[in-house]
Amino acid sequence: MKKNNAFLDMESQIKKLGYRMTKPRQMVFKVLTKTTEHLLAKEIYLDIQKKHPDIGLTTIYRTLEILAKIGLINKFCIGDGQSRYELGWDFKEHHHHMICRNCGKIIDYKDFINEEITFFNRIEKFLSKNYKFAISNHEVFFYGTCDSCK
Amino acid sequence: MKKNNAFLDMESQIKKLGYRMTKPRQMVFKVLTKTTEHLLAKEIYLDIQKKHPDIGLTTIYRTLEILAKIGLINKFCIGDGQSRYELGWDFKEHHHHMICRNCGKIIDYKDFINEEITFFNRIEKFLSKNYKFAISNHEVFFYGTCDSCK
DNA sequence: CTTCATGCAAACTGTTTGCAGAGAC
DNA sequence: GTCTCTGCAAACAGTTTGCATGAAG
Repeated sequence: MKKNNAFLDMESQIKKLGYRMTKPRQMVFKVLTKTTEHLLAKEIYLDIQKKHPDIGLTTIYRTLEILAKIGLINKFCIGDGQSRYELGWDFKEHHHHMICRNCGKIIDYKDFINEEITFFNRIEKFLSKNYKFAISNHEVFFYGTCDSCK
Repeated sequence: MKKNNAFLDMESQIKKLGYRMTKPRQMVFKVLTKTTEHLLAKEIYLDIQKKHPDIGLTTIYRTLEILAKIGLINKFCIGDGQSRYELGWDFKEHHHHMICRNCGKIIDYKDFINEEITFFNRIEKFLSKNYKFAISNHEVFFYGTCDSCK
């Protein structure tokens, strides 16, 4: 997690790919650097609204799409029809998610990650070859019931 | 995979929980037993329409929700805002998914499953205890580019 | 000064809900 | 006969698009 130069990385990444650096893009990225949550587009929008009421929800969506395409952020879904966003893999330690089927709470965990990486590297190599599939990343979800919902 | 008695299982499962056995419910389940694909609600609807034009899309959604709650089918999403459905774990061998980020193609794989189960059982035990989380199942997704999209 | 990014309103899409009639048990 | 299930139409929510204006480089 190289948080110090996250913004520099972001700016150079954005410009390198021909995109322009604008306030909405800075803000969306900034919101995601300041939380460990997995935010909805609307939540990011509402947060930004507080200080920048001039930035619209449409722009948030367009920005999230670009940032996700570049890989600066991760987009994922837990099955409720909404997309959630978190900081990209380059800025956050490798981790996975536990999801409560009842309240939708998401818990990050990083336990066993080293073992997991070793194991998945082996699988990836095999799958890539056997299914002629170029694997870029993987995700693990555990589903169940969280403590307060039991 | 006990396909022979899948329908018996389904019927008893449904009735045991106080639901009624109806044609739409039979049909939805049947469509999913007859494919290895991961169908959208609309695809299931269109398939059923061919022989039963009287069954509506709303009913498909309501049926899918019930069957998923009971565990007769699995619901999952790959990030395009739509839900996909496949036969439940009891009727299908344990497997996971590779998803092409370009065309959305989904490939099932069952390789390394035994090793994986051993590994994940250990993780589950640890996570359950440490995060006070009752884990019911897990999912693994590999993302990348499929052969024909390369 | 050119080109890309933005905001607004309107469109779109998958899914859900209200309600009266039909069907399961 | 009771109570659940269904189909239809309408509502809903998240997301996307068209277009004229504004800002980045």
